[in-house]
Amino acid sequence: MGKKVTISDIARRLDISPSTVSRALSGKPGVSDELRKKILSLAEKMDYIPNVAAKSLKTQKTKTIGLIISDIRNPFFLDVMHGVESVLFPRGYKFIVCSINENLEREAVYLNWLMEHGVEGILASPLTTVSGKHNGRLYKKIARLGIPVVFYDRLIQSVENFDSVVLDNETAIADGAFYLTRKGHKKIGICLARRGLYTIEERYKGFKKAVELLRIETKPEWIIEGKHPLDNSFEKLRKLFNSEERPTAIISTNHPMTRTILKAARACGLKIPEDISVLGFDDLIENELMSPPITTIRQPVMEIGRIATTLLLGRIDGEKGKPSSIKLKAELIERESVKTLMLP
Amino acid sequence: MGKKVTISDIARRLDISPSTVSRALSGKPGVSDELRKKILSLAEKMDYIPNVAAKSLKTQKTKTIGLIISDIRNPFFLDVMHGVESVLFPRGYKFIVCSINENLEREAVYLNWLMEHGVEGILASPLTTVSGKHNGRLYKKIARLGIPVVFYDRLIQSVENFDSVVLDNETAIADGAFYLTRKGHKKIGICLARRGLYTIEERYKGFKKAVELLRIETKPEWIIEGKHPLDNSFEKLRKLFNSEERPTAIISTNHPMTRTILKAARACGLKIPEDISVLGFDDLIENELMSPPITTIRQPVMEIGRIATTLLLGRIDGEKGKPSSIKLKAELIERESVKTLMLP
DNA sequence: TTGTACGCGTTATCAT
DNA sequence: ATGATAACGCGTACAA
Repeated sequence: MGKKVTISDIARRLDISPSTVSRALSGKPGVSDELRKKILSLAEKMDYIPNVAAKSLKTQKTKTIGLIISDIRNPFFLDVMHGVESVLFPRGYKFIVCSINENLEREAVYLNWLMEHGVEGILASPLTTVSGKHNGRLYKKIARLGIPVVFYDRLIQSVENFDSVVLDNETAIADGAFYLTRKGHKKIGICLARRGLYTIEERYKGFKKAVELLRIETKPEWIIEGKHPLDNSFEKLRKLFNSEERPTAIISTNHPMTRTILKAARACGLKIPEDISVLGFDDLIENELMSPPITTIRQPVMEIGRIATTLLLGRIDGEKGKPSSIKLKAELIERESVKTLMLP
Repeated sequence: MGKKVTISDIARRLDISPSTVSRALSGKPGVSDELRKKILSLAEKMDYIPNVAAKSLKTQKTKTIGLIISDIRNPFFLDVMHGVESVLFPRGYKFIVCSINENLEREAVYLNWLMEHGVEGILASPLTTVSGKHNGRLYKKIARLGIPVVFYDRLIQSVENFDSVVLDNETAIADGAFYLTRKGHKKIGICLARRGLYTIEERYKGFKKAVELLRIETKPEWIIEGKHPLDNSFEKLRKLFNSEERPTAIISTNHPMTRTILKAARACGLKIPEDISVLGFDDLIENELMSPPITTIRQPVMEIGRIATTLLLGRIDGEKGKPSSIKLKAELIERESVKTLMLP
């Protein structure tokens, strides 16, 4: 278990001062080319490994950011991480993944850890509970400390002055409803993955607007809510699917919810799209491979990750402009899970 | 942008020495209860945030580990991360995600970053290329420096004395082949996601053994290889599926490959399982939702993550015993993508 | 119980 | 171009 080589070790071996070695290693001017070469090659040979802790104690730079995600089991975040990484890696930045599991306390714990760790910035998809609670104060504190925060996917309504990159959720769902009506559907339900969340509430807004605008029928029983997509919303869906008064089409609001809808339909022996049309939300490759392939609202997930990260690195680099609020458009991928009831 | 509060700031306000504050804050003995309380509450009020960089410069502890994964787009890693996190979080550890995208250089870059960063340990699923190249020397160097490494999912054959947690890959595939023969299949093909990888080579071994043992027919054309599951293996599969001489069943070796098989079958108009039986590998929830639901070899992915992490934390805590080589069993989930050709 | 003094590895400032 | 020195924030051996 060899001790780690330090700058001073190198300096000693070359009988020069540590500061010269430091300058040479970090590519700063003030060292003759000849000496620099000698230092670099010796460092290489001695297996010198810079010590980020020491460096960051001095420079406040850790080349690390924090990534707050809501639930690591949601495949949504694979694409987010992919986007994040694609801009981080070339810049030499790493990221710490924090899955808060839709739990305010965990979010707070992680945020504190990230501060202690000295991350240079935070990418967050913050939680808002049904009762409207959130960690807004903590986020503000972080910002006050000079650590840039960019919200992606979700944001906290009452917490302003933060950069954000989110989907145009209202339009996404409203467009979905329009699509369904063009296909002849007049009785449409929706499954709200989890009340309180920014995304879900926005999507719900979009749904209500569309319903009103299109003068479509909907009923309270057709609005399925569920804290955890996998427990009670499944039962509610079964009940709905088994009732006489079920809608002809149902809209999902995220991928786990789409799964639940498909499971419930199967459990009730309903054929898609013959017995019920399903409009998914989010797009896994599997959507294409199902029978029938699932028509779905696709978010530009990687883009969200990429743009949020770019914004964050900008702030880290010292950009001072006022916060950007970026909204991206969703895309409706038409496949075969929606039946055409009647041509327009 | 308020400057960060330090231990000395607190000490000054209370007119005591920084060391006392340090002791109080880190719960060490040697401070009167009364004073400790005062310190703690003031620290709270002043928004004191410990500085991990400074602390770790002294203690060598960063409460952070590195997680090397092969490709962040593979849903396999959602479960791995979930398992990892479930044991890390309660212990106050964070992790840095490094997706090497099946690229040796990226792996090396990340490993160096992790060393510089001062991670206390590394969880790695290392790459081995078709030509047998790998970063074994680098891993050994890391171990020599006293940073524990645990291999999970994959390992490097020639690099011994490392803890590892992998699947019993040979048995997994062999059992799959047995299952297929019990279902009456005598012509079986396999899709090797990427030659060189420990997992894939082991799975291939299991296949070859089973073929020999069972005296089953197989042909070189039935062994599909592909570097990237999504490019040429798709074409090869199409060709195979369109030929007269196709096998009656095909075995996948990871989830992305299963996707490709399903796509190719669809593109060729083959019905599963009527025209071709498919035995998947790995198990997404979606496998259950497909039509037909996919029969598959399921790895205990979360368990792999959990056990590997437990091992790693053990090493970090100083456990000195000789390396554990843990092999977990796969489970065959029978659904409906395999046709019964003939009852035994 | 509390305080003093030093060092962890690095960089920045100032001097040479 | 190079070197000496201080400082980053914290923990700890030792002294009081």
